[in-house]
Amino acid sequence: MREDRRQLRRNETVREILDTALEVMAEEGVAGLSMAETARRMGMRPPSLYQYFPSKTAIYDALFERGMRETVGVLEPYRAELSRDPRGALLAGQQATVAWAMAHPVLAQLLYWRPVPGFEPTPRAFEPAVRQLELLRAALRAAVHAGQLSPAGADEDGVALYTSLTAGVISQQLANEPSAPVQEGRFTRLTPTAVDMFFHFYAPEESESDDSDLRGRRTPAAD
Amino acid sequence: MREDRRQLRRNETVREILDTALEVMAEEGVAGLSMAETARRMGMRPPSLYQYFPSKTAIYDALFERGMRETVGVLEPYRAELSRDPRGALLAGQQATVAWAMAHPVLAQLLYWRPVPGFEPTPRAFEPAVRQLELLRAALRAAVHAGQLSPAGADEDGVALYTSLTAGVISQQLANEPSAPVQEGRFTRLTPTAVDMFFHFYAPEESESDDSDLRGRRTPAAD
DNA sequence: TGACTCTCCTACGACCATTAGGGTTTCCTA
DNA sequence: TAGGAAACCCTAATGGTCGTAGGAGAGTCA
Repeated sequence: MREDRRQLRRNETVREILDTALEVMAEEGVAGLSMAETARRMGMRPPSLYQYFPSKTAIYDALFERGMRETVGVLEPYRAELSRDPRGALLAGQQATVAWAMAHPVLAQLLYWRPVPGFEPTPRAFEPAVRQLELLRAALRAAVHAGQLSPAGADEDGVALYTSLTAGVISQQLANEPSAPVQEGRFTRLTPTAVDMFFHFYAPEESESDDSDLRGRRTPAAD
Repeated sequence: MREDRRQLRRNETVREILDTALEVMAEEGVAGLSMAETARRMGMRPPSLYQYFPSKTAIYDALFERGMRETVGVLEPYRAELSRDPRGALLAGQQATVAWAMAHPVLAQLLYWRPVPGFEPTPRAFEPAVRQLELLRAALRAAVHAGQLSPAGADEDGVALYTSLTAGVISQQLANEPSAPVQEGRFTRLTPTAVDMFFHFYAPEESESDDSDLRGRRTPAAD
């Protein structure tokens, strides 16, 4: 309990730096982050920031990790649902992910694009992304197990295709209509349709229950 | 024929500036373009560039327009095919687009992402994009007309979903595996699968010809 | 109280985009 | 062929950036 107080204060400052950096990026663009401006808003001189981060890249990395953690955290509530209705859980998770991305466009750009010249996330910052991918794979496998998806839907290609759908919807919305509400966005509102499309394509081989009315109005609790 | 010679030389220089800027961006990242570095590589002093472009943003805009023109031009060869086999033409066009994007990652990032803080394309630079969208819409309508696609596949949502597929595959590949060959890229190699998925989802209502073997090995001349 | 550490500072070097204004080359015209 | 204008490229300077070096003052411990 000796230097807890100092450490506490330090962590507090680190958090404040990241928050302020996010603010700056929200106004100036992701690649427009400025150490000087960040410091200025905190009532500091720019060099003082280097007590907390060795470089601007390190700030990007910390923000990347924070974004990854948040975006994985968003999926947490739907893990329970996985055992009962994997497809429903996947749709809910997808909508939550898209909604989070539109609510945090700066972090989303950092995660889904590669907008900053010198920056590539360190393995440490990337680790949550690996977990997220494993979570998705598990969810798809659960859907296979539940007879909602053909086995091919959970193999490497299926996973890649699913993530492409996610990235595509988010990318298009961010690039073309960044400030539209999720429900109204020309692309984000198609999230349930995209999930339908995926499940329709990877429908199980022999099935007499739900194979004919898939094109219709799915996604009951979507809007 | 008065100032043709001067004008010619001037256009030549403009082209050289854009080419050099592309080189710089390829090395330093899209947002890492530097007027000074560009000038240096041309054996010029930085201020001289302002004889040709009023600002760095103007260079981005010119490159955006060039990229748009190129990416639309890539589709030109497949317009003829549209009347015979719209679906085949769409697939071929999609593969050509993805291949172009991977061959020109810098321009692709400029088109599909929004990596440069102050920059948004002017309407003039954006005009080819409008034409491209109309071309896609026409192609999808042709597929509807040919009985390869349900009408819903060519309406606003269908078009948006299709572009999301394109953007998704390209984004994921650029962000995660930028230097992989198109045929091997974890995402780009799924281009035919993605098109299949789209057509499968928007399959025409009543059809006795090709509805059962869609999941199988489509895309004959793909790899 | 003395020593140590943490935090913030000023000063600096090297880069950047952009503007102002001057000299030289190139080309057209009289 | 000579004059003149336009095009082109330059130097110099402003005000911004990231990042380093090194010093001053405050908080914390023995």
